[in-house]
Amino acid sequence: MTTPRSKVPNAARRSQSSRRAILTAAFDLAGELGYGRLSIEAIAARAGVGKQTIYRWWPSKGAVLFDAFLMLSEGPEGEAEPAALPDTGDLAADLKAVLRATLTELTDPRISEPMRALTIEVAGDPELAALYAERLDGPVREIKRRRLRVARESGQLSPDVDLDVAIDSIWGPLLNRWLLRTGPLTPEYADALVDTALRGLRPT
Amino acid sequence: MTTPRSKVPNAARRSQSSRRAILTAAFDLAGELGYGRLSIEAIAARAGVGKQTIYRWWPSKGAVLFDAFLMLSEGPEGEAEPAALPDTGDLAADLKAVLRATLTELTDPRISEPMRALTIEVAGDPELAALYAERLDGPVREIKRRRLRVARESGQLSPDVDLDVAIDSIWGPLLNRWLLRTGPLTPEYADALVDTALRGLRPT
Amino acid sequence: MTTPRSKVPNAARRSQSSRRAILTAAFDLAGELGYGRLSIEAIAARAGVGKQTIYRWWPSKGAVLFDAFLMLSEGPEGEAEPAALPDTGDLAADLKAVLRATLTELTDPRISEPMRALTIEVAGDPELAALYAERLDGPVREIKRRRLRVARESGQLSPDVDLDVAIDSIWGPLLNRWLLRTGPLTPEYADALVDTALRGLRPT
Amino acid sequence: MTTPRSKVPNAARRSQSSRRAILTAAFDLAGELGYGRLSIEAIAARAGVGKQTIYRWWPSKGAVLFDAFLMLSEGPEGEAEPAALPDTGDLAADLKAVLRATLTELTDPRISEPMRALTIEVAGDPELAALYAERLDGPVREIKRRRLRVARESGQLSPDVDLDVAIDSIWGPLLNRWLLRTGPLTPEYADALVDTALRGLRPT
DNA sequence: ATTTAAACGAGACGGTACGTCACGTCTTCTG
DNA sequence: CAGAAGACGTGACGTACCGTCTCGTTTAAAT
Repeated sequence: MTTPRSKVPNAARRSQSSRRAILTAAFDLAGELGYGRLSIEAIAARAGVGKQTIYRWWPSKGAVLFDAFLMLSEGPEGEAEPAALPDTGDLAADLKAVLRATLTELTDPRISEPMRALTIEVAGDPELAALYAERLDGPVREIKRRRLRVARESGQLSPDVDLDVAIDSIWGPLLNRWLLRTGPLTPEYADALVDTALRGLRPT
Repeated sequence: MTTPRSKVPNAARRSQSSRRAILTAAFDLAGELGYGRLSIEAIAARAGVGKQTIYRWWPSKGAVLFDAFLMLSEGPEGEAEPAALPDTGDLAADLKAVLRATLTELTDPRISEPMRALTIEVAGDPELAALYAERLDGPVREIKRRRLRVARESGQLSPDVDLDVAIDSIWGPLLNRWLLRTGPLTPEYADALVDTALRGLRPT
Repeated sequence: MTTPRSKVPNAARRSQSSRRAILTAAFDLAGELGYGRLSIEAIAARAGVGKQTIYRWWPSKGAVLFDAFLMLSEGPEGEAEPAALPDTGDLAADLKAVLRATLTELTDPRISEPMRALTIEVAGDPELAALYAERLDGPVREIKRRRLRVARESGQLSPDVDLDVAIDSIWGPLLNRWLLRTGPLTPEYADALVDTALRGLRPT
Repeated sequence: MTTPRSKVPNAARRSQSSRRAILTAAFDLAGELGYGRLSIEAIAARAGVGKQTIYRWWPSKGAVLFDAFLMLSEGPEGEAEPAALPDTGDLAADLKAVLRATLTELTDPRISEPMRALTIEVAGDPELAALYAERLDGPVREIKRRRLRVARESGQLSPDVDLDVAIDSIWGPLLNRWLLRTGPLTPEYADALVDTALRGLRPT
């Protein structure tokens, strides 16, 4: 049984080429112009699309950006994500590798600027934040949780560790320093964060 | 010898009453309207001030907000800051008290909304970020550093702890969760962060 | 074959109701406020229209006023103009009637103030002056020319009279006195101008 | 007995150098920028004068321009005006010479643009118009009147000619065509106006 | 010659209007 | 009927001037 709504566009007729053009344009423009100068008008123009086509399918500029990241995270061909953090048995080494990779992305403006734009939108829009928590942060966090749970079960982490506290302790400082530019993003910094956090989380 | 510049307004003639009215209006409006709806037009109207008076003295909306926080942090009467974190000898207890207090502020929209607005502006504007790092985050960070240095010297922290890494490890996760709303802000969360971080930072 | 331009708005989509509201508001406000206080902001507000809708279709405040007069001169229903000056055979009487009627208009602030505003704009803007000469003054002048040509052919005016000099000689003094308020506008003045000019233009 | 007023500045202390600088700047800027771009701000800057010095002594921008012309018409050294129109006994020739000279001025932008600016201000400001009629147009008109009165008394003009109607008939068309740019300003045009008007004014 | 009150230059101020940009809605036409 | 195109009402932007109002600083008359 379907629940018919008014004003809901028929998703079946949706143009996939327009959708992709919009998301690509949004991502690229965010990288080129930065958060402040990104406008729906510009996205529509770059994508060769009517503005209404954007407003029909997304509630806000941030939602477009959000979907652009979602598309990327699922891969251009719809393939699934890496699905898991590396697990060599050496938790510290694995996490350092992941954080250093993240740090590389956060240092490349082509990736970091769109990410910053999205982050700002999420920070300023509770509804988008909920979506973000569910669809973008959630899956990534689950992957991290999985890796840490393995480590906890193998005794590398204290059995009473709260996995979300653990995740925040490892990634939170990095994201905060990146977003607010309160310090340099060096590999050593990433390593130090991992070392500190893991020492705090391991069994006594 | 000073280097004279052109077009620099004469700060000696600046109206202090207008300045205060603008900063107060900016802070209050940020709290009432949220980041998205805060406009220079509205600040000028609320402050009973011409727009040019804002543009004469501040380069951006974020800079106004920044000064509003600066004014508050220096106290309305120009008095100095609290100057130091509590030091009862029990580092964990002291930090938990501080983080719980911060958490209370971050939970009160009258404080947290302007702070969110400022944070978003800082995140989107590198120049403002530099100012923020120097004038707002800097002094606060120095106070934190001071407390942690005492703890390090008294052997509560490992002697090779980098104080900035320590500060990020303690406060970073909290600020990140607050800004992106990726989880609830509870006293227990604050305590867990302090415990985890301190365990990671203490001598082996 | 038309030569396509960039940034030219699509006239086919133009809102006729907005156009009419703008022109009416401009004319009325010019009459109520006088030239000095007439602003595009006020016209837009009175017309219930966005400022951009004015800027999209008119290059200047004077051009709006100009179109307002054009609309009036063509009649609200698009009908053609009066088409001809009266011709009773008595040229002097006909011209005196016309000049007295003009004088009545120039004495009524509801008509004369918008006209003054338009005249000032025309005086200050060569581009607008060209438009004025072609579209407003031109047709009226042609009507006057027609009446005077008939008079010339019937021997009431000298055969070598330049019709434009004749028109200027009859109407020029009146418009100049009106615009600069250098003297009273009385029916006797109008009659004297006609008598003087016709005496100067009749065959010797 | 003097009538003391409040707020009336002491003219005795007035700086003549500032006055001259202001009037010169106003005239020159009107010639350089045209009516539309002339601002009191720019006059003050060009004259090296505080804005208040302008507002202290003149009620409006038009009044400054007015005084600039007054200063010029009285000569830089305070000498009186030419005082009289030429009188060779040949009225038509004299008037044609005068009108051709006027036409030369109206064709030179350095003179005509400030004159246009003043005329526009006069047209838009009844108070200034009264001042203009009394102090600028008045004396000039009296000179013209004088020349025409002589002609009337010598029988070159009809005894019942109204001198103001005569003046308007001769100069009005020229000024109107100049101000509204409704036709070319040629010497032939000036001659034709004089011929037509004088034919209309001579005894029957 | 010194005092002193004004006019002065400078320019910050509360405003108004400018002309532009982007918003989100809407309407029209095309594929 | 989704989409492209883009005009519309709205509102904020950042700028230019308005006319008023202090500020010191000349400067010329009255001491």
